[in-house]
Amino acid sequence: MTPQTGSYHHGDLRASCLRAARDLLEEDGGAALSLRAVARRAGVSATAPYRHFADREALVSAVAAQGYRELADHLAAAHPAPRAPEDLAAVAVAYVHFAVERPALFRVMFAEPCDPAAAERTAAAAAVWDCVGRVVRDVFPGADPEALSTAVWGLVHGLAFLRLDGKFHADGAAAADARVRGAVCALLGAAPGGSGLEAEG
Amino acid sequence: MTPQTGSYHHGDLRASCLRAARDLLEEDGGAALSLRAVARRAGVSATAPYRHFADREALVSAVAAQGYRELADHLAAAHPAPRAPEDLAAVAVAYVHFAVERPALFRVMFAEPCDPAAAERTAAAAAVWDCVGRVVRDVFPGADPEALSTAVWGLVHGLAFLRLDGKFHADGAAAADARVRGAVCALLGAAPGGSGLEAEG
DNA sequence: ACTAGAATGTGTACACCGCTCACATTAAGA
DNA sequence: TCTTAATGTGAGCGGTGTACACATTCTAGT
Repeated sequence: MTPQTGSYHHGDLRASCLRAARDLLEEDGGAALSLRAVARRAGVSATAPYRHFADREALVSAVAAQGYRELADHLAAAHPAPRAPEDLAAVAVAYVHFAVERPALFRVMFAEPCDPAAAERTAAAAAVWDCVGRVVRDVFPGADPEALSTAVWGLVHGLAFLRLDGKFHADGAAAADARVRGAVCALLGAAPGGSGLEAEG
Repeated sequence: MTPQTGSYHHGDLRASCLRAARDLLEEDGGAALSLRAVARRAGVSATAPYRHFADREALVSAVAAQGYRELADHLAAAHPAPRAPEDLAAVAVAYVHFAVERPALFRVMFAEPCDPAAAERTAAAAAVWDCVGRVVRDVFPGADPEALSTAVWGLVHGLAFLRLDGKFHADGAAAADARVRGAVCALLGAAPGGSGLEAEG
């Protein structure tokens, strides 16, 4: 079942295509993610990937699904048992880190709405949602989990996008992290240095 | 200076291209935005647009810049003089509405980081940022404007993306708006029905 | 072991795309 | 009017998605 070099059959072309797609994505950006380039990199004819992916969109969806799973793992690893708002901020920083370290993958993941027909992709995306919901419930047991999860995910996701668009990494990575942490803490009422928000309540 | 039908010179091909691009975007989605399709729709040869746009990227940037300007206007029109957190929530709803009503344009606007070389685009994007900052300063005069603007824009932008990805429009548009309003109010301490957040402080 | 059929990979072909270049047409200014 | 710059045309190159016919190999059932 391992790849066999030199033989007519590849061994595990599907996995090789995904691997090639990931490499292309990080090396040359999202525009370089073509089925032909993937086939070339996998050392196979241009049409061979069609045996494993219905079309380009299916390949992209599979890559995105992989990204969703990795993101969920990444978030779960950020804090073993989040309880305080600071813990949630740590998870938020991890979310943004994920985006910054795999910008092209992150953009692919959110470039288009999840096609309900792509079951693997929608399931993986749902796992991320569950992960966020779990953290929010742990940190704010008394709150409406649905509403607060929406708000928190929205906040974190938006921060990641703004960061990716170069909106606030002027002062280096550490400062950007602090900015994310500060934004989360400010909006969630646990500002470390005081955000001024309290003065308004 | 108005378009002349039948003549060799078009009159105002640049504007026609932008118009055609906008139409294509909303009719057939972002994938349909090709220079050749734009040229066809403008009734002109495939290479004519190159006299007005250096490459496809330049055309896309021009469309995005237009989108940024319209978004800024849209936000400014949402509330004449925002003072209370509820006013800010209204602006947030307007932001999300903009995204939902022009999904393809919105995605084009944020599909890639602003190229600093695209002056028109970066300027238009900065105008949106200024608009958000102004609203935040008006509503929370005592807060650190930079940090809070980041947080608010991130929240609103993330909510728009989640909405675009079909994360919470199950119960219709009105319910989705309420969800946005609720998220903003919850995080900004003006929850209309009580979010449970206060119980945690 | 043999063989039929299912999987999987190859090659060709077509339409579309971005983009370059030489050329045609027109508008504007000296 | 004549020159020149601006603007649009057409052919053409390499790349891309994908359909189709064909080749090769794996797997079962005999």
